Amino acid sequence: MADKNINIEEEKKSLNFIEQIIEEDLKNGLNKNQLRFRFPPEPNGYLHIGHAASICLNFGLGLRYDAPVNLRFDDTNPEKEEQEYVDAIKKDIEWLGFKWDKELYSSNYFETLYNWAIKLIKEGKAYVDDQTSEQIREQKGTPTQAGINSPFRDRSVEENLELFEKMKSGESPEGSRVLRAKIDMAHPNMHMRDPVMYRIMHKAHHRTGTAWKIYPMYDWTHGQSDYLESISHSICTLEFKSHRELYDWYLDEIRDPAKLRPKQREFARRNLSYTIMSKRKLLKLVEEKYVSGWDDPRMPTISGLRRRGYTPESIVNFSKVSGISKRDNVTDVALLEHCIKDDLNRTAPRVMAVLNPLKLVITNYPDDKVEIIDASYNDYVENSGSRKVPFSKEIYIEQEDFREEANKKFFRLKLNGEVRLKNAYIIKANSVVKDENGKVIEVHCTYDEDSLSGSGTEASKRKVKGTLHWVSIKHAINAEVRLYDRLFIDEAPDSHKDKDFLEFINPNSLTIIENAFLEPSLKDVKVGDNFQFQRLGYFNVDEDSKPEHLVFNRTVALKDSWAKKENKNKQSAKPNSSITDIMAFAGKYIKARDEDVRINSITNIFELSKNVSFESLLNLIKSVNSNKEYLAYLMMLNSENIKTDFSDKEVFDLVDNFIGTALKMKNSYVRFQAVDCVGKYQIFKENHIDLLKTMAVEDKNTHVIERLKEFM
RNA sequence: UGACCUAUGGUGUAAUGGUAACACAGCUGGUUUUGGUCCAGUCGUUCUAGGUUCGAGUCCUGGUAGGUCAGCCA
Repeated sequence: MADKNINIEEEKKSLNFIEQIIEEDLKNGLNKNQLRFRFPPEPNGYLHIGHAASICLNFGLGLRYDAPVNLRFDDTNPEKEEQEYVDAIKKDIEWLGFKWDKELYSSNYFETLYNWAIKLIKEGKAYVDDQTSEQIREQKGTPTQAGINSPFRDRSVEENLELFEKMKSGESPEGSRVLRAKIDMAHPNMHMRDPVMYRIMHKAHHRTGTAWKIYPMYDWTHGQSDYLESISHSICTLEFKSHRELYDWYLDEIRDPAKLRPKQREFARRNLSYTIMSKRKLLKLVEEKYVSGWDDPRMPTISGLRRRGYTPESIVNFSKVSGISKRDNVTDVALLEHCIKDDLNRTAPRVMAVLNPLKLVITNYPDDKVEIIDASYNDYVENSGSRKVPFSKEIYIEQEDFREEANKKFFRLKLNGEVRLKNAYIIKANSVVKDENGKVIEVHCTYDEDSLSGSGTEASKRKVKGTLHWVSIKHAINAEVRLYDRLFIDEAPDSHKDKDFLEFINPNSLTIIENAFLEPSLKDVKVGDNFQFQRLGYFNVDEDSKPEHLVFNRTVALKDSWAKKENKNKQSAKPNSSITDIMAFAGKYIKARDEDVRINSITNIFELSKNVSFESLLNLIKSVNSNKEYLAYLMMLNSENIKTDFSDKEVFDLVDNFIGTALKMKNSYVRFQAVDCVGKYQIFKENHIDLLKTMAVEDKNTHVIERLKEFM
């Protein structure tokens, strides 16, 4: 009984803030069958993992409340929109497993929108403006400054009607006029300063052809489309928050009060670490051939993830565990990777493949003998089936799995050491054959004949610490294997105001292994099939794959505690593990609101600087790119514990440039440390003297000003 | 010098005025014919200062930090 209560309690999952709004509306009299949602992509690019958040939210709401969800293409700009994208978007949504109620297009409503525009003109609430876009921009003012009225603002209704007709008929050239709503040029919300409703474009539209010479703007289209479709909740991302006032204004002008009034609500777009989400930037990666296409397995697009081997379930689950909110976020890509590993761990068959082969000869195994071993696809899942794996005298193992000498932490094969071959025998390494460079090219072993896996003998039950995967050389089949790493080396490549995201491209994001060796059971795989290559990772069959030339993508590697441990040992051999700690303290410093925490952080950083050489600091400065890094490196320069030497011109320029940028940073702690640095090393004063003088008067931060006064 | 939005572990989200919770990542151990999986343990003054209240992560005020807004893009 108690257990049951706990279960019920667990079922009662907490609501996200959108669901709370809906529950509130329901409580206030909205009928449940009035609920209706929409997903409104613009067909000018491919869907990415950020869109998946919106898709899962909207379609998830539809599922939760048993309400219809429309797929509406927001196609009001014929310049950038294409059928190719419409098709790709539909495919992605279907692949994710969602079903839309109606497939609709904003362009379906062009006629209605036009008639409503006429109505607004007749009511004196819209006017034709003959000015250029530059003139309109100048009159618009700024966020802190009111705009001024257009000289065409008070044209007569008749004149407006006549000119709008000329716009529509094609008589007015492109860009010569626009239709604007007459609201308020002094409105604090920029979107309310007489927004453009229609522009002239003599372009063919992918749906309406050349029927229209004028096209409505987003704001004049979106809310009206929601209204026409009786959408109850129109959910979009946060940057549209300030559009909401206009959304509501337009709605009030055209709506029948008896009908449902759609409600726009906004949530924060989802960012993923080590990648970008901007459609424009993704397009650039495609067009400039940094990747092979929108579906390159390194792309954060749905099609890229699909090709990489991600399952729809894993992506939907990722959206679920990520949740939604209204704050800026960068979700760790490790969470996405966890979701696909979690799914594939349960479903992917385990097989053996050797990527970097090392020949291993079992000297006491008969030359021509072949044993066919029945190997389970998954030792830990019942009824997962099995396949036949041939075993013979000569096999390949992974180069990494053998060392001539190693300490006892190395569980793999070493000379005179024993290891289990997965599903087969226990072997012992006796000798090696080397090439002229001294590289091991062959390992000679003996096997324990009684130790065959699953044979039930005492010998087969012996515990040996390591187990290796392998393939029989004469039975192996070849394949190309593509290993992917993150596309960017920075956690948030497009968050740096002064640096282009392309600077952070990872030059080693793709490694191709032309000739990997697979067990023969993989001969007849189909495109898209997922496998675990035992001990290596999850792989799927790429669409480039053909029966005579198999191609696999590594979806994600298995967690590798051994590699991690080894790397750590290597790192700690160097004194520079202090850098990691310094970065942590710098992070704390920025986040801290408490002076004690800050003092503590900076004391620690100064102390840790003792372990850092000036050379390694210079290397770090070369690739500085975040507030935290600027702060840390400046503090290290200021610490007295690093022996600096700026006599080399190149070194001077590097640091001078670094300080110059830091002085202009938005973060006041960074500026303060930069100023402090100039105070300490006065040789950097000269190049920035004008800036420093300005800062001494008008810097926002009083500490910065005070410090400047000490030496200026 | 504007308006609006946001602030909870390293990261992402819960807690709907009443014991700060879950997941990921990290770290320590254990199990293991995958150094995988699994299991156990571990990591926080809820940005800050006031106020309201028996009680505040939550409400109010000020501050601080970050974000959004000046396309005839969406």
